[in-house]
Amino acid sequence: MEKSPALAALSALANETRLDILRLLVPAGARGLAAGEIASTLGASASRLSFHLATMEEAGLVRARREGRYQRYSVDFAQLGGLIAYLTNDCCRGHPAVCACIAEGIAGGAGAARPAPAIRAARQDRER
Amino acid sequence: MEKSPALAALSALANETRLDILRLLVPAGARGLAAGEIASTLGASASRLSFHLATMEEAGLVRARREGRYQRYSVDFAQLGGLIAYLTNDCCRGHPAVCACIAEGIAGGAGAARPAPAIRAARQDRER
DNA sequence: TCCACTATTCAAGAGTTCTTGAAATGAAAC
DNA sequence: GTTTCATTTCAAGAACTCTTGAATAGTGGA
Repeated sequence: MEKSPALAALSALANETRLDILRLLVPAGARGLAAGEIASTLGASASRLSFHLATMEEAGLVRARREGRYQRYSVDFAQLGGLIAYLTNDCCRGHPAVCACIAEGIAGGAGAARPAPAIRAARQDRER
Repeated sequence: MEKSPALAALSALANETRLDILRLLVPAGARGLAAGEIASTLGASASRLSFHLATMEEAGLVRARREGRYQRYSVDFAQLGGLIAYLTNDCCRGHPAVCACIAEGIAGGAGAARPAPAIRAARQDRER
């Protein structure tokens, strides 16, 4: 990822409502959620949600797709992964301390029920 | 990392000048750089730099330490790693697609000369 | 066709962030 | 002690972001 889209993605995430939207959309996977479902879950007005979803779509973090009278939004996982890769790699140049912290956080087990391959490998490496 | 410091860190990174500061400070490691060095490298005024460095320090991304008449700033790698771990793990719940993208970016070799253990492990996992 | 439903756009206003240059602070050198 | 250098603080203004509510635009069902 280049600097400018990374900056757009960071700006898009630097907002509580939008971070909440992301956290809601991630478990919804490729199917995503309708704008209205997101709005009611977060207790936000339709126009407010629309504003934030447009910001996230502009930044490439989510995609919209019409399904009947619903507009479904889903996370663009490639873009999200690209942002994290940019931070880890291009920005922090794979600094050992940063990578150790990532592995640490993963081993702490805050989130994933079934960690992805890269995560499992990192954990094994740490425990060796 | 909790949501609120993560949000502060994301806001701190969501600005071109501050992203430039980070990219400058990362290779400088623990020693860091004096405020004036950063300012002259980026071609920004002292007061402007001071504003952005204060924002980053507030967010926990950098630390300041006086050395004679110079104020040296260095990256808090633990905090930075914590942010990336938050995004990867707590926020994206270790989603396979996201992790694959991170590994992809790393394998592309944009940055690190000597990848950290977690990174090496991820790469090996991918190539298996 | 008309109505109900879902979502976006628009304009106004409040709030926040960023930049600028001048003044103040802090630390070393003379 | 005065001067010089490095940095921060302050106040003002410009620019941007966010929220609100009303108006508009699509879509499907009666």
